[in-house]
Amino acid sequence: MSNLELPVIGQDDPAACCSPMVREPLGEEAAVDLAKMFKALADPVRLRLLSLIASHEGGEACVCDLTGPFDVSQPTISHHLKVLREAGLVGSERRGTWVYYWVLPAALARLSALLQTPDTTATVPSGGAR
Amino acid sequence: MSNLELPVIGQDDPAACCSPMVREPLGEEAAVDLAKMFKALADPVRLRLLSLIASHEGGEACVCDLTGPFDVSQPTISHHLKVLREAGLVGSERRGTWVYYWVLPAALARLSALLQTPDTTATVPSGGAR
DNA sequence: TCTCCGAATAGATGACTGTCAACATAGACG
DNA sequence: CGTCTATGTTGACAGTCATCTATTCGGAGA
Repeated sequence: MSNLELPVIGQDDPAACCSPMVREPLGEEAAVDLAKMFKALADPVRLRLLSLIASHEGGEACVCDLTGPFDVSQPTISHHLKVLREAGLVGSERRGTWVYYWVLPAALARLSALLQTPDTTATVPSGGAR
Repeated sequence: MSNLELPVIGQDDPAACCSPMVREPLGEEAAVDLAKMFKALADPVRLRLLSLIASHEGGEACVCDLTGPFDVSQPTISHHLKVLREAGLVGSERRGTWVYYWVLPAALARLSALLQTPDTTATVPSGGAR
């Protein structure tokens, strides 16, 4: 019957989070949800923040470590961290004077799996350039 | 004449494009470049468009196949396709009356690799200790 | 308690984005 | 050649975003 094979992914199916988008069309709700996460990544400062946090010693970094490498003000960094946090990409905790941030690997893994192509490991951009 | 036909992305370091961001901090230029691609993905309509194209029979789809499932007008679809094309995520070609779009797997693979976490792939060779 | 410092919030502003209606263009078919 | 259909482009408008300055909050230490 109709509930057998849904042509869309999304909904409450746990597999919805991990199936590559090249396999089957994305559902509307899933697309809205995923777009929020990609939107959080769609800023150079946030991308660098995320990689700075992830690659920092111990897998976490305090804000004081993050404001230095950027040309923007501290409130702006704080704002970007809030965006990353609300997108579910990082976690944070206050420990005494400083606030520490760390990456939530599951969220990155979900997006990574979504973008995976069947021939990721076999395909090289050859001649396709037009 | 450019003998080297490698589509260089970002810097001259080939590893800059494919190394997971959790390994080492992203450079500023690479972050700007990558943010453009994520920005192209940061819209529900474009995400669904991409998955529709990728999962379509033959790996490509004409615009006439893409305007149906959405509530937005055809010019808006055309606009989103242009964004995806300029981000280097899809290619397009006119064949008679219709224009066909297809996904460029290398671009998706690049982003997928960037988001990969050590936990995601249990195939971390030896560099786990940090 | 008072003061200092790290971090978050509030409000404002300029820039960008998504969307549509209207128009332009490219090819097919009589 | 003329017309119809399928796409792309332009211009305009509303909404959102990134960034700043000024202020507030939370904890540490004298």
